[in-house]
Amino acid sequence: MTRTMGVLGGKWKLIIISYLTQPRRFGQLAQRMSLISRKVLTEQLRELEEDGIVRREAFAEAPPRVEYSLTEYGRALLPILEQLSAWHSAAPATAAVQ
Amino acid sequence: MTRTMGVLGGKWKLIIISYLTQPRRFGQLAQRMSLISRKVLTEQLRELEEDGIVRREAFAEAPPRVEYSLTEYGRALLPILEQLSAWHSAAPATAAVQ
DNA sequence: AGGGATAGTTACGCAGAGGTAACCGGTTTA
DNA sequence: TAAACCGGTTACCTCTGCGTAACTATCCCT
Repeated sequence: MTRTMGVLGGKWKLIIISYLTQPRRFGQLAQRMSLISRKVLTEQLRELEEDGIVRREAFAEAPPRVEYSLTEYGRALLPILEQLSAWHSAAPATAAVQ
Repeated sequence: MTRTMGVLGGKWKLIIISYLTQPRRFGQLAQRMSLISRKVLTEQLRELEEDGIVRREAFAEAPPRVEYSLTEYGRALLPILEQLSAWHSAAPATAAVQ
């Protein structure tokens, strides 16, 4: 568990992953997650890539195009994240009020 | 997803929850998670309590006894955490090498 | 009377996570 | 010729998460 948190620890990582249900360009990600700065978005994507969760594909075009997608391993996280979301939206009233 | 991260964001919270498969006293938790300071442990437990995930029961004894346990809502997280652990231990070789 | 056990709280300080703003390089478009 | 597009990178600064250490209250035991 502690190690799992090491890989998914950044407060943005699970959010980034949940946006990668399909391949997306860097600009698309930055636009949809306007709360995260470009710098941090780049950093987290690099780390996810190192951990084998995300695949980065750069096309030698102009203007540049870079697509991010989930690896097999990363895709395996999606159903778990859905369960997490479902869990959270099922919060009992006493907690939801807070 | 963003909100879910708000609730489970602290890097210790999921770890704390995974230790609460059964009711535990504060001292037990502090002992098992020696890497987390007592101060932060208290803070995170309070937040988990506010979010309806953890129940805190203080006994009017001396020396004081306080037991923490998961609510129904919190207990529903356990199977999901197990899946997360399983996912991580199934990391492909390319990622595991890093 | 003094010490130990439990479950904290408080004050203080630091490191690192994250934000902001400016800049870059190659190519197309006006 | 200049500007726009895209995907960054870099320097700098701020803020917050977390750690350490000291302190507290209550009761029991010696």
